[in-house]
Amino acid sequence: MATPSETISPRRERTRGRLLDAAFDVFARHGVQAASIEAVCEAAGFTRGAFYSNFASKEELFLALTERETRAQLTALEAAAVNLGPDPVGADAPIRDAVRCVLAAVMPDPAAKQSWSVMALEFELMALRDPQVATRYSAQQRRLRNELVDTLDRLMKDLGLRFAVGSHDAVDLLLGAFEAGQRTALLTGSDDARPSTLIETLVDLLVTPA
Amino acid sequence: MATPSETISPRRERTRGRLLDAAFDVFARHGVQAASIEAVCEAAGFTRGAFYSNFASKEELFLALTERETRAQLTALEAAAVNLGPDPVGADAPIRDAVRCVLAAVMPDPAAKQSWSVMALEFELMALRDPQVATRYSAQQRRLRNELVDTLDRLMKDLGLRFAVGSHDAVDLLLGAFEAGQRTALLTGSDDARPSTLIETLVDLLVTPA
DNA sequence: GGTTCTCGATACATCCACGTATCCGATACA
DNA sequence: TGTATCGGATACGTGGATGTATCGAGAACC
Repeated sequence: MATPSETISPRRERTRGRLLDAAFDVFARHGVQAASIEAVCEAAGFTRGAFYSNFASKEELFLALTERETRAQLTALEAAAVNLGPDPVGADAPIRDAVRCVLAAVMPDPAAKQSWSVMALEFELMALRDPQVATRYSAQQRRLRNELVDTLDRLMKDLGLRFAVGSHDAVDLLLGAFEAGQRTALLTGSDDARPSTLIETLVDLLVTPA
Repeated sequence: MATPSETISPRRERTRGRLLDAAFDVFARHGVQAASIEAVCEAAGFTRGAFYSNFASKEELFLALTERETRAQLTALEAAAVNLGPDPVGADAPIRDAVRCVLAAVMPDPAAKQSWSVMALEFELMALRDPQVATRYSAQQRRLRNELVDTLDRLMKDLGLRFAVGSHDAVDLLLGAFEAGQRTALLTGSDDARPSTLIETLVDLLVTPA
């Protein structure tokens, strides 16, 4: 994938990485729109000159960041799927645990959880405003969602269960409930570790014996 | 409600109204963060002087706007409830129609639909960042949501149906699915009039005969 | 009809972020 | 070790948004 013969120097690679890390932090703290390029550079220990030598604009940075995050989520998802496949979790409420596990894979770090769900919101917003960004962004999202569908399908089959609705709809509903729950949790300030009971309610509705 | 003896001159009232209208427009078009106060004033046909004589900051404007909108949505909701109460819609798929009708009441204008769902996102974001805004904003949202719960409860009772889960959870799920569907619709560019089939799928899951 | 006060307009000073053009040190390569 | 290129730093000019202090017209009130 990506441009084949376009070799990137390791030095450049590192500074790009540090800039992305810093961007994640600063975006999470101050918001994507509100965050100045300067602030990102400062957090990364660089000057604006370095930034403009690596990215053309904040949009480019934004897309590179989501690219990296989506990629990380995809690999995390695959790893989780491998772990779940052969030997399902507890026998108690296997689906709940499994779903929770899969969701945790996509959104692992509880500290980053908050930052990420807020940033995801903002990313979506940027995409909603800029059609050019929208196409790239929604492609990324689609990939992630499809992967989720596949993983859950396989998981359900392994567990001898099935969704009451199409798996695409199921995933859409799950994601919607997940995000909604997380946001209201953030708003009300309740820092529950669990992704709200809403998901589990929905899972009970969605999952039926095969 | 509000400050009792603090009389507001009719003149002031009008300019405030025009500023709010303009803010709705400009916010929808350019985004809340991106929109400059100046732009709002220009759209309203005023100068910045007028603005600062009516609002202390953009946050104040924002809160006044959401206040007005939620109020409007609440009254629309009540009106819809009255219409639905005595004589349910079609006999075909009464719940679907009813739910769609209620949702349409909360989010009526198809043209404003897009603007509003984007703005709602952005509002939530502002609230997520500013704790002071969050308390006021989430109070508004809670009011609206509770009203929705009541309306749907009454509606279901009238139709001889019931939710498979608690009505609060049901409303949360419905709202989540609604927003998620709307946003993905916006992202993919499909300008469906219907609020996506996701809602109907969910309604079928949620609603059972009493 | 005159006086007062309200409210929006005008003008000003400030600040901050942006993007670019240029420079200089370090690294790679011979 | 000498040289050329790469990549980040420095410095500059610019534009736009903010908030405030002041002014003047017109409405309200007697």
